[in-house]
Amino acid sequence: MRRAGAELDWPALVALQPAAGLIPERLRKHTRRIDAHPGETLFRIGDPVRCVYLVIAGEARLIRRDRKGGEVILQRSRGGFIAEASLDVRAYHCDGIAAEQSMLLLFPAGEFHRALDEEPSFRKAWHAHLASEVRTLRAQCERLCLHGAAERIAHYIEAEGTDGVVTLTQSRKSWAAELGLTHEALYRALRRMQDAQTLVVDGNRLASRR
Amino acid sequence: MRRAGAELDWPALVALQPAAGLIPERLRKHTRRIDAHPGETLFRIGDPVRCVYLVIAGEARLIRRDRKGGEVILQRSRGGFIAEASLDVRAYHCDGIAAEQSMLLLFPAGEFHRALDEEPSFRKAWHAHLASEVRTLRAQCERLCLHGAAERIAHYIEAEGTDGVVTLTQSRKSWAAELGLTHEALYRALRRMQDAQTLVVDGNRLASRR
DNA sequence: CGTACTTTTGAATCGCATCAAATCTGGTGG
DNA sequence: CCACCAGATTTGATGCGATTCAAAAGTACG
Repeated sequence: MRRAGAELDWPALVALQPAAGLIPERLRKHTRRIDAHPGETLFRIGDPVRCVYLVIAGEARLIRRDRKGGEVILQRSRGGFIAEASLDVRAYHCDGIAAEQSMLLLFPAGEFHRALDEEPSFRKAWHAHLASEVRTLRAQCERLCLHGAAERIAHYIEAEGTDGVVTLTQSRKSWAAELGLTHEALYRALRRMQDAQTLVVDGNRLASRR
Repeated sequence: MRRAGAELDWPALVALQPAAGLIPERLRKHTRRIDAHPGETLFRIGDPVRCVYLVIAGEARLIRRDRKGGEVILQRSRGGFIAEASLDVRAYHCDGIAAEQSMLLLFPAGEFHRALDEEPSFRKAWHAHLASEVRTLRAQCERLCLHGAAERIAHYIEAEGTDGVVTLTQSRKSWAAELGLTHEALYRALRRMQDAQTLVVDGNRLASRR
């Protein structure tokens, strides 16, 4: 399940996930690889933060459970870092799981900090990454403040898609959760929008009209 | 309205707003001060990003307007940076306004970047700040995904308060907007919670029971 | 004292959540 | 290949809670 950093094939990793290319040489030496099964727990809320995680393949999620057992997705990463905001705190504030069969790279937090200090280009990339995460989250808050399923769908296509077209990378059910809706409400809203000619659905491709 | 950086009284600024203490010497020379009226626009969506803003007193907000003229608050800052995530992009993705009479410091983006490169402690503080913003926003998304006004209120007190007690720094009306509710729904939920003994309200002090 | 805004309550409506169930889908093992 | 299963997708009926529209009372400020 875990392999030493020395034997990792970095060119192949970068091909799979461009973000791996940002990792500077000195940090590569300290990298471990993990292959996780669907549903496997990566870390739990309260665990001390020892590593930074980079998703190379598959999907990792940050989740939190409410008292009723309901599950809220706080972050969903298909390629790229996950739980980046935990780098500066002692313990995780949510659970991390692999949503499907996934490959991840682990960087020791201490070495990661050292690399940030010593590699300006890596630091800039990390800055940009954090800032982009902030913008994405703000857009999501804006979306969740909209009333009405159709408005949230339209906002999602606008924000996450290109030229009014978005390709879903998840099931509609989990998309519904991301939109703060039940899956039934999402299905019905999609149908209404198609009937009203304001949306064209082709598998996982959604195109907004007007 | 605007004063040169040379004549700024930094100890006084730091007393008003601790975050000002993070600003390294070399960046202080390039700082400008702005005093903004309630409702005054600081920057508009699409404007090129030339400065980083630090709120010393009063309140600044990032807002976006939907087609119906509705206003969504993306960020609310009473002391501390605002629009931090724009440092790495060319243009603002939302409007910035002063919500009340406010004092702000402006740092030229280029000098700010240089300071980040050259001052490790400043860089660490900035990192921590961005990461903290990410965690706050994730908590807000989690909150907005809750159904039911009472649940959002309880979550807010849990996340933003200490030991089940929070002091509001805004009107209930704008708090309602932050919670993704109409103000009527918020007022009614607050009353129901008081009637049910799950909440004690004392002016702007809200204490959650159980 | 008047104006603008927030706070508060009321009544009617609408949309989403909820519960239920049928169908479809992909994947597993016989 | 087919039977089977778990999960996603889809549709239906019902009730609740939030929105909406309306209006009164309270509050801050010039």
